[in-house]
Amino acid sequence: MRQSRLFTKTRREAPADEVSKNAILLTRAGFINKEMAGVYSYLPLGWRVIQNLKRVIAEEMEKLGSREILMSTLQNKGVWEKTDRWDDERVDVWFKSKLKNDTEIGFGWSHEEPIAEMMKSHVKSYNDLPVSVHQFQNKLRNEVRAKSGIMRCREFIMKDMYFFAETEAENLSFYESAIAAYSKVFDRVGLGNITYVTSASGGMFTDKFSHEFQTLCDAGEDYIYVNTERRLALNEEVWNEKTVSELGLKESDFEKKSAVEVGNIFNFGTKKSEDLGLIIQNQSGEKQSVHLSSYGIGVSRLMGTIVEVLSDEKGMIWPKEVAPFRVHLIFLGHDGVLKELADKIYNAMLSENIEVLYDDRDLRAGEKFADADLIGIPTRVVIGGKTVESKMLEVKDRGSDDVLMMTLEHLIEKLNSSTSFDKVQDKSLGTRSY
RNA sequence: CGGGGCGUAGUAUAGUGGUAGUAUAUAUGCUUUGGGAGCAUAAGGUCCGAGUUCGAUUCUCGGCGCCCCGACCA
Repeated sequence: MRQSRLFTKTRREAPADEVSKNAILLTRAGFINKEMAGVYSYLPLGWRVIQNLKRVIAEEMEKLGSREILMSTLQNKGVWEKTDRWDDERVDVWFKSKLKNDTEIGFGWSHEEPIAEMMKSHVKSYNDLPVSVHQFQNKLRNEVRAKSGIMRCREFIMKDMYFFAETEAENLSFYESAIAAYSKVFDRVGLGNITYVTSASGGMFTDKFSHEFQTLCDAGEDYIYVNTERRLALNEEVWNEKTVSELGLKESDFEKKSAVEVGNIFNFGTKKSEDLGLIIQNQSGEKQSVHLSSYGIGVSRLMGTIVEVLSDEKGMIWPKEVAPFRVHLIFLGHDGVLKELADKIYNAMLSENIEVLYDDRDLRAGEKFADADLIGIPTRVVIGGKTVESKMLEVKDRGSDDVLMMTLEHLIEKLNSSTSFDKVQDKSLGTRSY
């Protein structure tokens, strides 16, 4: 994309109504636009990041055999009454409205009930199971207090996945696979080494339990107890002497740290299916309730978390899998011949399917560099009078001060190989706590 | 939902009971071109409503909106 055709503008100053690092940087760089408190729109650069996050997540979910769907935003009151979750006293984040004929409807803050209800039409027999579906959708929650930029919004983008199984064993086995898949997702988006699978409630031997994926981050709302060495983490809810000793550790082996909940997974057992009447016939012809588990990732919150964790005083530093573009090609000067060369290099990159943002604007070098640092595309390539005679490209990673000189062919080869210039090697997530 | 703070140009800010200023962004021209250049010109603003007052952007009240702390967050 030619930057001259990008309608968004960068800002030199932080918006007065934002305090959080993620909102300040994303707004200054033109990734997002605030519509009202807790409600943001995604502009071209920001939307590309969201799309990349969705792609990474979708790839890992599809490897689990899940199918992508899209449930409706408007929801049926009756479905939620079956599980006693329609009442505002029970669920305080409902947005509700009425049809012209006064029928009450809800705006989806979660989709467990509607999806289980929908599955009743399609799942009748053990032959229809197991099945997993996922979707990317805007969730609407009437939060009393939105805060922290895009970290806690009234409207936000979430991936939610639901797994339906005949047996508990199948359900638990999928739960395990999902943890591995989630870990892969957080590795790929650059948060692997600071994201912990965190025990949240229940235990392996209860019917219902959950885990959170918590990314260590000062801007986080949650506190978790972390044992870095064994990569164990416990939520405050399960932080007690009994749990700790079951792990063969002492309370002093853990450190209390603030973290952002980027993912959350639940095993519901058969409770929800019983309430909603999601019943199948098993092999011996008996009727039984379906085992259900659900798996969420806050996609927009994940974007905010990456900004919070990976940035410096100049701007954002995107990991290459989620960056809005892989390369930022910057043309300096106003020389026509040089410009033609830059155009040629731009087209060559396009034909190699390299995602490139081409700064072809007629601006001074300082402003272009400042914008490039702010936007944070992983690799910067400069075409200017200083380098043109050497027939080499000037290449620099956003996270480094080292400038490399290389040919276009060499650059393309580097970009296509898995060994890019990223110096930080993400560590894998540890195994789960218990 | 409790407590606190704040609404002045697209953005960021100053100031005043009596003609609202600066920076930046925008438009035009000239100069400039490897880390947010310079000069000139132009356009652009007091959140809404009521009250006090000869006169309110300023004071009072109400509304709307925004931020922070806490509570809340299946």
